[in-house]
Amino acid sequence: MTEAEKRIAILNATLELIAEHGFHGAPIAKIAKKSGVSAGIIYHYFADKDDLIYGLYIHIKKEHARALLSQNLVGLPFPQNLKQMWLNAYAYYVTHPKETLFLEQYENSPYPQSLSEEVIDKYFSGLMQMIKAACSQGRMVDLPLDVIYELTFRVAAGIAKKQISGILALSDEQLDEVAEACCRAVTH
Amino acid sequence: MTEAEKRIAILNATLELIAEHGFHGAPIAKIAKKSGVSAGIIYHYFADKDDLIYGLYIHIKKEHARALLSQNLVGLPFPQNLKQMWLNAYAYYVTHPKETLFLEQYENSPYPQSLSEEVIDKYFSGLMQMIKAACSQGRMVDLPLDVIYELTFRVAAGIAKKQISGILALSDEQLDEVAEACCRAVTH
Amino acid sequence: MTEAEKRIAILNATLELIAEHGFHGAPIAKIAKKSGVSAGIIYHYFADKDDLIYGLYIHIKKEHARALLSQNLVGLPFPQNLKQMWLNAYAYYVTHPKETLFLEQYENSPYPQSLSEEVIDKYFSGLMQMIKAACSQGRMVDLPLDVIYELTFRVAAGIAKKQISGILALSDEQLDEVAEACCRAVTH
Amino acid sequence: MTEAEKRIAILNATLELIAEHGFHGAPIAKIAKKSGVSAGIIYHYFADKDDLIYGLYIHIKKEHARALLSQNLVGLPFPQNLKQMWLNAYAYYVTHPKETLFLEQYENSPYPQSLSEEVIDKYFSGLMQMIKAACSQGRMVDLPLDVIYELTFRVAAGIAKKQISGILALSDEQLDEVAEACCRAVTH
DNA sequence: GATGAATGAGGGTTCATTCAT
DNA sequence: GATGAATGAACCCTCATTCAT
Repeated sequence: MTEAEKRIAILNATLELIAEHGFHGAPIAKIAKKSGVSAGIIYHYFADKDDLIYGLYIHIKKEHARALLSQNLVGLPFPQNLKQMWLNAYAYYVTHPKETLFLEQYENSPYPQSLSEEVIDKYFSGLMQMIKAACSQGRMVDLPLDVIYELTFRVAAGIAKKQISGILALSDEQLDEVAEACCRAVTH
Repeated sequence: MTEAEKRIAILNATLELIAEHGFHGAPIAKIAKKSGVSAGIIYHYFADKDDLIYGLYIHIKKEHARALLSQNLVGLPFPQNLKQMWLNAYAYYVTHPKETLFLEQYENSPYPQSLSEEVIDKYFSGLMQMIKAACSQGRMVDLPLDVIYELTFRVAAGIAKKQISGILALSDEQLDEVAEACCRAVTH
Repeated sequence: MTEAEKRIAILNATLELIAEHGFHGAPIAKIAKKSGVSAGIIYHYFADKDDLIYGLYIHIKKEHARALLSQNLVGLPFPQNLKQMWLNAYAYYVTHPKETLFLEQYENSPYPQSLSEEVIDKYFSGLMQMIKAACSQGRMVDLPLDVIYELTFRVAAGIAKKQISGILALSDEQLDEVAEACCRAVTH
Repeated sequence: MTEAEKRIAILNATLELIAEHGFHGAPIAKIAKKSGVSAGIIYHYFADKDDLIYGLYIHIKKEHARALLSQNLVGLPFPQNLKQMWLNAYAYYVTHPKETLFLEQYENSPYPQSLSEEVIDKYFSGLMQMIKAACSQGRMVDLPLDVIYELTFRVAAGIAKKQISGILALSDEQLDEVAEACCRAVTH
C-alpha cells in the first residue's frame, strides 16, 4: 500500500463508520482497524481527529463537485443546464449514500467553522458562474446565492437522503417533476 | 423550583450547550452545572442521556408545531395559508436560533430511529390535512408529502439557519419572494 | 402495616434481591420499592445498609437455629440426635433456598467481622452442648467444634446449595447415606 | 515489565484487594494503582471487570489444581492417595490465604454461571479419575461426585479458611485426624 | 515509517444517605 | 413517622493522543 493509498484507506474507513454509526461511532481505534493500519500512523497523515474529519469532508466535496459539473452539460442553455446539474447532484447522492449521510451530519454539526466557505467555493466555481450569469440576464430570481442553493441543490440532498434511508421511492417521472419544481422556484 | 420547572431547566441547559457546542460539547456534568442541579437528579427525570436528547427533541417539535399552525391562518384559502405557514415556520426558526441549530443537528444525526416519525406526526396533522386537501383538489403537485416538505419548510429551516449564523440577511421583500418561490415550486 | 411488619417486609425484600442478584443487585432504592416503603424510612429501622444486611443475617440465623433444634429430637440418643439435626439442617436449607443463598454469600464475604461469633453462639447453644457431651464421653472425635461443624453441618449447606441450583438431585436413600457419612466422619 | 508480567501484576493486585476488602473494595482505580499501571490499560488485557474477575478465578483454579495433583502422590494406592490429595489441597489453602479467600467469595457469589463447571473440570480430571476408579471398585460410597467433593475437599477449604483467619489452629496430628475423618466419610 | 501498548482525563451512570416537606 | 427528590462521590469504561520500540 502506497502512502496515497493508505490515506484513502483511512478516509474510507472513517466515512463508513461515520455514515453508519455517526461521529460517536468512529473512534480512532476502529478507524485504524477498519483501514488496516495502526492507530499511530493516522497521525502521520492527519494532525488530529478534527483534521481527519475535515480532510474527509474536503475529499468528498471535491468528488461531489466533479460529479455535478462533468456530465451531460455540454452546450445546454439555461435553464436546462441547471436542471441537469440538479439531476447530476441527485444522482451522486443516491449512488453515494455513505458520502451523503456523512455530508449531512458534518454540515449540520458545529465542526464547520467558516473555513469551509472559502475552501469549498473553488470546487463549485463552475456552478456559481452559471447562476450569476442567469441572474444578470434577469432569468433567475434576484436572491442571494445561498438562497438559490437552498431552493435547489439542498432540496436534492434532502430528498436523496430520504430515498437512501428507504422512506421515499421516486419514479423517474416524479424525479423529473421535482427537478422542474426546483427550477420553477428560482426562475421567473 | 417545582419538578416541572426543573425538568425545563435541564432541557434548556441541554439545548443551549448543544446549540453552541454540538453533541460533543454537552456532557451531563455541564448540563447539570448550567441547569443548577446535580448530575444525579437528571436521571430522575430522564432514563439516560439519549432519553434526555429525545425528550428535548419532542419538546421543541411540539413548540414549533404550535408556532407554525397557530398564527394568522384563520380563514386563509390555499395557497395563502401555505405561504403564511411557511412564514410562521421561518419566524419561529429565526426567533429560536438555539432550537433551530439543535433540530438540524438532531435530524441529521443517527439518533432518530424512525420512532420520531409516528410520534411527531400527531403535532403536524393540521399541516398534513391542508396539504392533502390541496393535493386532492389538484392545486398542488402530485408528489409525496416528504418531497413537498423538502421543497417548502425544509428550505425555510435551511435559510433561517444561515440567517442565524450571520451568513445571510434577507429583507422583508426578499423573504416574501422566497416564500413565493416555495409556493410556486409545489403548485402548478 | 405495623412497624414490626414493615421491618420484616424490608428484610424480606433485601433477602430476595440478594439471593437472586447478589449484593450488587440490592440497592436501597430497589429494596424500598420491593418492600413497599420509602427509601428514607429504611434508615429509621436500620442505621445504615451494613446494619440492614447484618440484621437480615441475624434474623435468618435465628430462624435456622430454631428449625434445626426443634424437630424430631425428643429422646433421641447420640448419635441418632446428631443425624436428625443434620437432616433438620438440610431440610431447612432445601426449603429455604433464598435464605441459604444469602447465608453462603454473607458468610463468605468480608462482612462478618467476628461479631457474628459471639452473637450467633447463643442460638446454637443446644447444638454445642450435645456435641460437647458426646466429646467428653469419648464418642466423638476430639477435634475443635469448628472442625466438627465443617465436617457435618457445613457439608449439609454445601450439598443443599447444589440441590437448590439444580446441579444435584439426591434420593431419600442417598440423603440418608450422606447423613451417615457425616456422622461416621465425626465418630470413632 | 513484559505484557505477560503486567497481566500477572493486574491479577495479583485484584487478588489482594478482593481477599482483603471483598468485591466492593476492589474498584478498577485501586487495582490500577496497586499494580502500577493505568486504569485504561486493564481493558487491554481484559474485556471488562467481570472478565478480569473470571480470569483471576481461572488463574487460581489452575494453580490450585496443579498443587493438589502434583505432590507426593506417585505410587500411592487408594485410599492413601485420596488422603494425600486432601493434605495437598489443605496445604495449598493455608499457604495461599489470599487465593483461598478469593475462591470462597467467588464461588459463593452470583458470578459463576455454570460456565466455570466445564472450564474447570479439565484441570481436575486427574482427581475425577481417581474417584471414579475407587467408586467402580466399590471402595468408595456410591454418591455423586459433587457430594464426595463436599465431604472431602470442601471441608479442607472451610477449615483452612478458619485457620487463615486465626479462629482455628490445628496441630499436625489433628490435621491428620481430619484427613482421616474425611476419608472415612467417603469410604465404607 | 510503523506499531500498538500505555496514559489519564473525562464520559455516562449508580447509589447510599440526607432532609425539606 | 414517612416520603422521595436531591446530592455528589465513586464507579466502570472509552478514547484521542503519545512514544518506546
